[in-house]
Amino acid sequence: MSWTDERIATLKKLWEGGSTASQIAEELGGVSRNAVIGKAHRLGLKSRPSPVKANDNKGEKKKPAPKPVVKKATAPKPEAIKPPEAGPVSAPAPEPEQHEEPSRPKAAESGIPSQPLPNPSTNLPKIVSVGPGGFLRQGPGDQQAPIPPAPPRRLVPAKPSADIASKTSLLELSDKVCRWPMGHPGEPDFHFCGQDVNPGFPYCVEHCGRAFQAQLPRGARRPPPPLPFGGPRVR
DNA sequence: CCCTGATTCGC
DNA sequence: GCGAATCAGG
Repeated sequence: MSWTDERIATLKKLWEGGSTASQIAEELGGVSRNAVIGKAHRLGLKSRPSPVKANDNKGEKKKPAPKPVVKKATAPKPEAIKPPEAGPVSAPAPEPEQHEEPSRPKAAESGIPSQPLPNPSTNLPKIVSVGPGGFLRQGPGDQQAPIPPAPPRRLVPAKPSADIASKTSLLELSDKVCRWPMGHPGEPDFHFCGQDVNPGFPYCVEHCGRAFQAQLPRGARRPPPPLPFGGPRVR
């Protein structure tokens, strides 16, 4: 695969849109995560929260070691022979470690306190009783946070096994129905749009707009596609 | 372990 | 210019 203008545009869009390199690589197809990252850097667009970049030395510290990584089977790697140097006359005695904290009171910090502290404000019992089915009844004013917030970082098969009987399958394609693919090939619910085609085109009116917009002049492109589009493939 | 992005360097 | 290999933090 080569980096065509289209693919580069997609890369930029997704990269700046916050997609991970892996997701972009899958969306583009035919390229690895490394390829995406490498290309992104070559394009100048870098940055973005990197797990290994949080280092920000304010006052000069350490890290003057550039690290001359030389892997590959290029050099036979002579492996320097360590001269015996000075004999074992007087080995520098290891600094005796000073244990600043020889002992630590663990009673108050570990596990369940033997005696519940009578906290006036949060002393309400959390579990009033156990209802049928095993669910825990809660007292008023002790409701838990409604919904677990965090949305999944990676998109998952979202559609377990919906009824695809009504979806347009590959065998049902004809000159009269929109051939726009919905989802990704290989996924259980992969199907085609199936709407009436825009006469003269293989797609319906709506998807003609999607299918041919990429052909518009550079400046005239519209950026509508509501990401995450169909979502990355999940394998 | 998994994930992430950054970097290097042979091609 | 490309990207696998590698590094390194979360």
